[in-house]
Amino acid sequence: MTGLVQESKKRLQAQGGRMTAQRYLILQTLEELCDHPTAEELFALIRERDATLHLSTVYRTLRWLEQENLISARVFAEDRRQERYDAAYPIEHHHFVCTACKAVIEFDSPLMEGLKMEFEWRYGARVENSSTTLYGLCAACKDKEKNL
Amino acid sequence: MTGLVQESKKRLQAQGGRMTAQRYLILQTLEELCDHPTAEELFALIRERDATLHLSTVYRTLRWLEQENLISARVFAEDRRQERYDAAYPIEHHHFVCTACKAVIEFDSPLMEGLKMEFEWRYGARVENSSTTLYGLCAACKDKEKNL
DNA sequence: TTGGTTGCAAAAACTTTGCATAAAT
DNA sequence: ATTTATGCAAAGTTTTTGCAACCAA
Repeated sequence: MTGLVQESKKRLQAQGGRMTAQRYLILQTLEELCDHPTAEELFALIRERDATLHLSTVYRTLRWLEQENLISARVFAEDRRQERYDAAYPIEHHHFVCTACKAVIEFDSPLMEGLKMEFEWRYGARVENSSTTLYGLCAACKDKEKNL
Repeated sequence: MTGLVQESKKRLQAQGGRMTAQRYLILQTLEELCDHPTAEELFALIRERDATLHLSTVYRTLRWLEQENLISARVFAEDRRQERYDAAYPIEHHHFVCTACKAVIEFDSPLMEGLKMEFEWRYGARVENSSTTLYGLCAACKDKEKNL
């Protein structure tokens, strides 16, 4: 898959949407960012380049992207209320959040597929999606703790 | 571990707290409920028995319980913003949410332990906690879909 | 030119907080 | 008698929406 900007352009075209300067900035920023920003964080970042951008536009774009399955939103236990957006493409992956430094590590594991299959088998259900978040101390913070 | 009411009573005693009628109702309802209610849902339910109860009291009690590790809160992707409270004791377990009928099934699997260990090993981290939610169709809704 | 988009302001949705009063110990 | 907890109202936080002006196609 190509970048977020390219893909969005294509889809906008297909559905009679428009590539505005604002959308472009949001998409670009999201694409560059190797992070899981909240809407506010994203907004603050882009604001430096376009002082007229409005927060509601950020939200609207984020929702559109989510609906298009180009990003996904999740709430980490840390920040109770704010959603964080996953710039990455929707190749299913999961997250580890360091409770000390707040770093987020993305990961995937075949065990997750196993988990889904096991559930389907045990409950006769169909699992279409999954989201797991691990919480703990990253390597660096774990070491720091040891040297107290 | 004993029930939520008993355990709470014990802890309140230990820390100079008080078992009020409101708390009692909330705890009892939470204990009986095999569900993952939102604060509002819980409130509505108890309201039938005590018309004077205030929503803020529900929130306060819920927060206290969470702090005491007697319940845990999570946001399912379904209802964007509301937290759902896990009446169950904090034996780690995970959730499946049916995207059709919204039923929630709790489950656990040794694979989750494996996942955590694998992550620790790969990243040198320490995993203390985890939360996974599976989304899909429960057996009943899967069947219903087939008969369309 | 036209219909999708934006900025703005206002509302909505959810949760928390300050304070006077009520109630548990 | 104390001191914690409650009800109430008001504020806080995060996200959504209606609408006139604007701008990409």
